[in-house]
Amino acid sequence: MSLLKPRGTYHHGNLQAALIAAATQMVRANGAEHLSLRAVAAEVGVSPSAAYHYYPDKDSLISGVGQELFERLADLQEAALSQFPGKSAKAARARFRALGRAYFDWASSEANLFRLMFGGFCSIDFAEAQIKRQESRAWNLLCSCLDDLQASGDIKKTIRPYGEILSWSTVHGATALIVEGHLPAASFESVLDGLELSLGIGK
Amino acid sequence: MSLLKPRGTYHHGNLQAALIAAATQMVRANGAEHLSLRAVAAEVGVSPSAAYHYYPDKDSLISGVGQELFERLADLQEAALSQFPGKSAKAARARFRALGRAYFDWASSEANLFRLMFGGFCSIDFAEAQIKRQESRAWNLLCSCLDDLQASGDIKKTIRPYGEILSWSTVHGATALIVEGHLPAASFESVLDGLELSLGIGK
DNA sequence: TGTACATCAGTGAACGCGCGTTCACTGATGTAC
DNA sequence: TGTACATCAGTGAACGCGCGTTCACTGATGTAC
Repeated sequence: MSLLKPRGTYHHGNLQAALIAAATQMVRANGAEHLSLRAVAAEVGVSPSAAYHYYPDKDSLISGVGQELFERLADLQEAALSQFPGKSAKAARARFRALGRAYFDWASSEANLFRLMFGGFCSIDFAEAQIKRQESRAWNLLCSCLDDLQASGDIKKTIRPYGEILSWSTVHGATALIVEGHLPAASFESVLDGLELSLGIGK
Repeated sequence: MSLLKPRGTYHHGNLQAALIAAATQMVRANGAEHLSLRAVAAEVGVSPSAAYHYYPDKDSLISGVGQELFERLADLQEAALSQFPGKSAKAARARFRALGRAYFDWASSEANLFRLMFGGFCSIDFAEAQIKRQESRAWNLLCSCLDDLQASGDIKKTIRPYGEILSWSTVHGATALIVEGHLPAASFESVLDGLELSLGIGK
């Protein structure tokens, strides 16, 4: 599936996917605030108006990019989890850490994409839909990770009910602060240490 | 100090401050990504080129806005703290909560300004300068708040070293997620509850 | 006190640009008979 | 199997716009003598 429309053809064949892919690359390089619909169309080799067959306006295109990025991030987290299989307490704890680290690593290496996802560029309706599926993939991964810790008695009981919300907020917060230069990068590991300690994980 | 240049005058008198004030209002209303230098100048009643006497380009103007916002946020937090004076454990704990709530309340009511501060719109140099003064005002407020808790034996000793970084990350993370619609607003109080519980505050 | 002059803080016209979106259109595709 | 035709997926020109920045300039200010 090429991005550029083949020369001399009229129909692209996969224009919607190509638009998203090109837009993603351009956001990755320049930031969402500098994305231009015309430039995306040009990159794909199509006239600007062609995009309007798939998205009513530029903002929807951006939301489309966001939607795909959330899927990709979940893929990444799934992959991170699968590196530490098994029922042992040790494995469960490793998964918890891996989950946080995957989030941070992705954000660090793709700051512009991270900003697009969490920086208010996606329409609020879309974000709210994300919540409602906060039975979403990523959320569920975290839940089951904490369930595993609980199963091996490896997380403080009184705190368990706050587990998801605390972990998510803390990891996201540290990540965002570091990515934007408000905390030094080295502090991320300390945050994970502190988070585990405070949740009573691994002790 | 009026923003609009008085009719029939040539020198504004306080152009720099007026530019920042006008830019802040426009970001507040439309978001930093839609700020226009020309519009700011027009709002102030001055020609676009006048701004270049104070800022080398538009991005520096935006960073200037950010700089002032950080000061304002610290003011706000200071005010929140001062509502619960005293050396009692109860007061210390109230201060801790007030600090988090002030952060969240500000961000909720000023989403666009919050984004400007933490969404990658300020130049990275500026953000790094902020870190180095992470002996900055807001950071120091948090430190002394935790010191007070420690003094009354109201925070788990082993966790104390992570206190600042954990509290900041968690509160910022929850705030950012809620502001962008990725978590329901109601969950902020739960996050504070969970944070206190996990730090061993108030028990 | 008065005056020359350097400096400061603005003006306003212009450059050159790319943008999002609309619109009437046309080439390609596939389906019904 | 062949053909008419509806539908789909593009084109490309145009609209109207506001943008950031530069430049030569001028009005106002204040300081040195």
